[in-house]
Amino acid sequence: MSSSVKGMRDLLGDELRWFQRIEEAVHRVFGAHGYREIRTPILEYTEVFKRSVGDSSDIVNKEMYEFLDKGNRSVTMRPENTAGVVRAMVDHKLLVNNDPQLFYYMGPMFRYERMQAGRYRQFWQIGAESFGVASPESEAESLVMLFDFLQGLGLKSLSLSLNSVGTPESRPAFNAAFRAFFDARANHFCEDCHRRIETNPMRILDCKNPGCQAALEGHPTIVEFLDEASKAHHTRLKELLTALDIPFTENPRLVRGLDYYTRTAFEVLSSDLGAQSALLGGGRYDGLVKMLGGPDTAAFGWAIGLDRLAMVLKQLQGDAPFDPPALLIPLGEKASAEAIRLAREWWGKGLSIQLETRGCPLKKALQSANRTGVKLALILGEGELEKGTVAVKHLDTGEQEEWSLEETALNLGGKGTRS
RNA sequence: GCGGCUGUAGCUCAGUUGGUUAGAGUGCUGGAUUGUGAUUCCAGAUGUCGUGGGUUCAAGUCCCAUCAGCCGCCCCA
Repeated sequence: MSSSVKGMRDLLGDELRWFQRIEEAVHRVFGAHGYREIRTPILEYTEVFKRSVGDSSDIVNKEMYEFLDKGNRSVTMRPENTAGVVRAMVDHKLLVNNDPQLFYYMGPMFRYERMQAGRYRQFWQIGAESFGVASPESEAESLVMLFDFLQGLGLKSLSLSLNSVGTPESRPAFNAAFRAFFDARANHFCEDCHRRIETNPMRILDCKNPGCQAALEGHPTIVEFLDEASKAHHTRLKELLTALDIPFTENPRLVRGLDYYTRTAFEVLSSDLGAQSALLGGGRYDGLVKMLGGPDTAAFGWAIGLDRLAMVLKQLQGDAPFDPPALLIPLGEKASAEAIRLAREWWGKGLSIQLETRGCPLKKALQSANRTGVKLALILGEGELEKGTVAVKHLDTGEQEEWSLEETALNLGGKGTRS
């Protein structure tokens, strides 16, 4: 019966309330860390993604919303936002003098995929990217921000899965060793892995096939073939995380699906997401800026699935807290004129007031109020008008009392509400 | 891209081996005298049976196609 485009949904009600709550925390926490927001276009030239995400990745191969515009240029609705942010850094020449540049973003991404629990064709991501700093300290800082953000939302037991995927320089050594390991037991690996050994051997490590996982027992790890600098980097990051009380587990088989990562790679999974267990992922991508035409710049970043985060929070905490405005119900012509004036005065003081403007009988007004979740009805009739009061009905308990106008402003004051 | 399940009132669903006018609960609308909801009582309305074909005297029920949703694979957020 749905008539929205497949995989794209309307956000409203409780789900939207969780989104808003998360977004508010993003601005507050990330802003406090000195990250600034960036909003890049939803549409980029297809080339931007092909060059950054990688031609061999599934995203580019089969998941992009890609089409020709009227000028016959190939454009793509962003499947992720790191590429767009890097493109913006390059365009605005923000990286020319090597100052650190810290940015965060939030917004819809698009991937043409088969739908499933926690997976949509239009989904939202929150991400943070830091440019111009190569140190493990910058990664620790970014991860602290991430964990403070998530813990602030009430997620306590998170497991960070950590690995180093090395550098383009260190990878040949690993690939050679891994190839020898693979060839010695090649018949135990699946068809896909035989393809991967030619295109991207690392990706065999996270093949989901149980047979392949078993065959990987005792495999050479990327970490043991790291160059000295990368090895020191990896060790230092682990020391920092330990000192900062950020729990992590080393996962030598963790490899990310995007081609641009170097050195640090990580993921956080959640058991509350069904098969779509990845809540967030990220890592270092020191080569990407140069690849997109900018100066050789170190970079580190990650992205969280907002839809999935909201889903986890709902599972853990139920409905998002909601404080609906009080409903002001005037009775009669005289009262309804006064109600608008009075509400305006209260709005000016920052109160949250919804006006019943239908001029309907009180019974009907209360029925609607009850249905729409109003908690407090302020009834303004002839009698109240003369006395300068309102009849205040608490819809959850049924109790009713009478407040002066001053009392009302005082009692409702400062309560921030949103739908 | 591949596989499994599902689609009947706003919502949750029932509907026999095909058989006459398609049902329940909830919700909705109106009423139980004036300015009091949610609870109670009375009355009422509700449907392209996802869509399009086919088989049949007869299809919500069987067949095919298609669309959508859920779940899984791949991959990811």
